Amino acid sequence: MVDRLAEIKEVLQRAIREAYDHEVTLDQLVLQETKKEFDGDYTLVVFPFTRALRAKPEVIADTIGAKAVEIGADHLASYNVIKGFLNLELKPSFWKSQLTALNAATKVVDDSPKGERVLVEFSSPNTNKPLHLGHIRNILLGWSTSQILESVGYEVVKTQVINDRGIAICKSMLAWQKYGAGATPESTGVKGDHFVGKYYIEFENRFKEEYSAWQATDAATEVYKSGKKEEQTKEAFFKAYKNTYFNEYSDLGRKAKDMLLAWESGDSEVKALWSQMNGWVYDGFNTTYDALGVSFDTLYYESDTYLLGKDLIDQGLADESFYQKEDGSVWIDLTEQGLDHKILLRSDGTSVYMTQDLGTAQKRYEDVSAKRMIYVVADEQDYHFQVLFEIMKVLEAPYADGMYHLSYGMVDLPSGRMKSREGKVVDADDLIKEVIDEVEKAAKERGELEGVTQEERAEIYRKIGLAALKFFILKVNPKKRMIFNPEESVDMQGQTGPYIQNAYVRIQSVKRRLEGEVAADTAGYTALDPTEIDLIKSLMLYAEEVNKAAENYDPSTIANYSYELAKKYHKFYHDVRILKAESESAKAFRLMLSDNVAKVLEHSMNLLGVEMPDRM
RNA sequence: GGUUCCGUAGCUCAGCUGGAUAGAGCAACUGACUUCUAAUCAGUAGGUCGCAGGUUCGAAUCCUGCCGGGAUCACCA
Repeated sequence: MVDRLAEIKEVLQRAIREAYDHEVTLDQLVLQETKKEFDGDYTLVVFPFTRALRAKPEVIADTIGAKAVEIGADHLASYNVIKGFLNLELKPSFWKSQLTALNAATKVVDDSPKGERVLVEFSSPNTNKPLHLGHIRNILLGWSTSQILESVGYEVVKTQVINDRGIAICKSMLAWQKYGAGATPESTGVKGDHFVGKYYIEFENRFKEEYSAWQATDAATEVYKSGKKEEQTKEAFFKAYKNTYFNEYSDLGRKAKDMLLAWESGDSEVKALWSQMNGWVYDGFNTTYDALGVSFDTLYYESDTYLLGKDLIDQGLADESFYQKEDGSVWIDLTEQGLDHKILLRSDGTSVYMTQDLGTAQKRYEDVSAKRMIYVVADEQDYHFQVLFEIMKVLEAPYADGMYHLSYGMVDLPSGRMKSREGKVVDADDLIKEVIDEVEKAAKERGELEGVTQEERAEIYRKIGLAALKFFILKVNPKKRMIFNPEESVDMQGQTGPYIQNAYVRIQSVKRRLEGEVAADTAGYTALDPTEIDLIKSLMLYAEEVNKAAENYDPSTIANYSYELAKKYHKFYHDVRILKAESESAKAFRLMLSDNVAKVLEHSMNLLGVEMPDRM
């Protein structure tokens, strides 16, 4: 990565050498943008050098400043010192050379292949219900992180583990079998994942009825009397007892469990039903993924992976990384790592979640030979991944050090936590439709977009709506729990996706109106506007910003950068004329500047999965 | 209770590998469209950066303790 300020830093380095006979590395020279209440472009903080140079900060700053302006006269215009801060003002030639260099580059970010493969896992839904807002945050983070990594030269493999087996899908299957009367997504016109989700809810409701009825029986009263803790009300007792009831008394529970057992033993009828219902769900999921503009390179199904990992258990037992209890269960002692003892295999020899994840990691490594694996999973699983990664280190897996849990906070509604049981869930499909509808409504009120076909309009609304939604979610640092206000998510003013698109659209509009030849040369233009310098400063930062986002797996860095750049462009657009510039060279310069802003805006928004419209 | 994440303006968030008088947006109020798209721009108002110590020339940022909130600590996934 090129340090765009290297030239200036070298001048400062030389200045210190010549004035004080002292060597500093370029890294030691901290140049920051000068705060706007002071004069200058960049500021060198000289406090760190007071000890080595044995002088007061003001004196050092003054000495370095004078020397630097002398040495770097071609770019440095002047300097001023306030306390220990050396403010440097640069000449127009510097800014113009920077812009020219950026303009000449074929890529806004160096994406030359690193020769390293990274696997990113995200989404990974259960197949018993449709995707919701929580999945959206997951998907957008995973997709954006993948784009970012790709943009700096990694070969990214996007994947998900589809949790297609287990008791949950069996509940849907059973309910459909009992109450579905042969209905299908086609016959009802209901999207497949919603269709199957409906039967999951049907099951839960029927089970609730059954449970309530049972609570009135003598048998239930007996259970309550013998099992209750002191002072526990009947209501509280039965609330806590629900799982035990499901497992030990419930007729529906037994049938669902029987179905799971039948599935596990390979019963062909059950398997056929299972394939059919999951097929409906996948159709539904794919529609949602398409709507969000995301896709995957490979897929893993839990039904294929849930038995994996046992050979790793054997390996761990053989080299005594793990130990076996008398009952046959297998454990690992991670107390040395500050964690706990963790079970890896049940006493009956069956897998737990961890077993599966160990095996899946190994399989993926064999499949795609990625030494870095990123798991985009909510922060409720922090501990699980901490343990998983430690186990991999104990087993000395070659990819152990490259495993990373991109942990993100849950999404809350203004009314509190989303609760699927209470129906307080924001459905993904509904949300996507809503933001696009909202955009359409707003656009009609504004009455823009004349001379654009219906299809083109729909496409523009779609791009804007998704921009609003995606930006709203991605601008927040992943680690933070976020509050999702549906009303604010469709805002199109201020710090929003559409605001950024609007800056881009303005540039496209200017270009459309451009007539005749543009001067090839910008040499005659030297009285740069402050807004122009501001824009160039931002453009110079972009490549570094993307690399930072890639290192931290943090799309919010990009979102915030894009907003800043768009904001500066809007200001520039307001303050100066482009097509009616004061001179031909000024016009050429502004067009070049606009072009490069557009390039970076498009690139950066693309990293967030946001498409740019040409008009709006 | 142990571990861990979070706490910045009324609200939503930046800033956190230490630097100057802590920034945006929304909401409120005021102003700017015969001028390249006003989904814009400019202005007013809004803060004990959870609290208390410590390190430092300098702390929202690093360390410790406390307070508040979330998550997690299953032979569940």
